[in-house]
Amino acid sequence: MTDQDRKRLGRRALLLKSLAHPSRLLIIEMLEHGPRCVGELTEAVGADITTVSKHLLVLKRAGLVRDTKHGTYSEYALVCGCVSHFVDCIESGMKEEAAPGNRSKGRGVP
Amino acid sequence: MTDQDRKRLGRRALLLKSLAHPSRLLIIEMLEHGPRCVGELTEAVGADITTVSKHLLVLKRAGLVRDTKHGTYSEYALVCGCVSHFVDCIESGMKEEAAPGNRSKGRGVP
DNA sequence: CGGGTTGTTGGCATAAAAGCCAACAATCAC
DNA sequence: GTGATTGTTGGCTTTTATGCCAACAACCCG
Repeated sequence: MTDQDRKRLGRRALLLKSLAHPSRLLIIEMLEHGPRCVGELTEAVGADITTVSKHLLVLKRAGLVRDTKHGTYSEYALVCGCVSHFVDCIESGMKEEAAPGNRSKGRGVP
Repeated sequence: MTDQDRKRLGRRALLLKSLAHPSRLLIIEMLEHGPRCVGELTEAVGADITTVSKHLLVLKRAGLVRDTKHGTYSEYALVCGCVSHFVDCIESGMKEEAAPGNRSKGRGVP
């Protein structure tokens, strides 16, 4: 494995980790319907606003959302509308039968 | 948010969490080329074999891989060949510009 | 049987994530 | 200005994840 591979895998793991929390997934789904302020998201998530604010920071650092200030309000929006789509794909993919290709490639044992 | 939503989001978070580790992503990528035994995966990951065995357990519990015993060897294979594909999608999606739809739906502030 | 190989499991130490409170900053409304 | 609203940040505790070692189980081979 090259050093570049290690970097690439690290980047992907970070991206996936930022999505891997129920509250953050809910936030993403809400933002798919349009921008929301922290208060609205907090009400939906049902946690402390400081907790939600930190979830939003995680998503921002991952490059998934962007924030804009409007007075005292912070408006958060998706950077790219395709995030939940891919999660849908992964999950629906899991319902399929085993990939046929994986049995025709020989055994994984010496 | 309904109780069913909570369940769905929890399930998805669990799935994403199981992918959100560099070593596990590497394992997934290797398995896309066909089944592998634990020893091969361990060599590629470059960690202790017990660590890799536990990573594989995480992936198995998430329903992403399946194992078959061949004598002393354990052969692991992807349950569905489409996993890395979606990770690719997410990452390439991030490189796009902001989703245009998210600015035409009004402001997220009251 | 006896020794070697291949994995798995339990246990433990360290590291990271999550969530709440308190305090603060920035803005608005009067 | 005063006070209220909206978020963010620091700090702290609790929970969870990670990774190695030791021990074990299962199998193979001579």
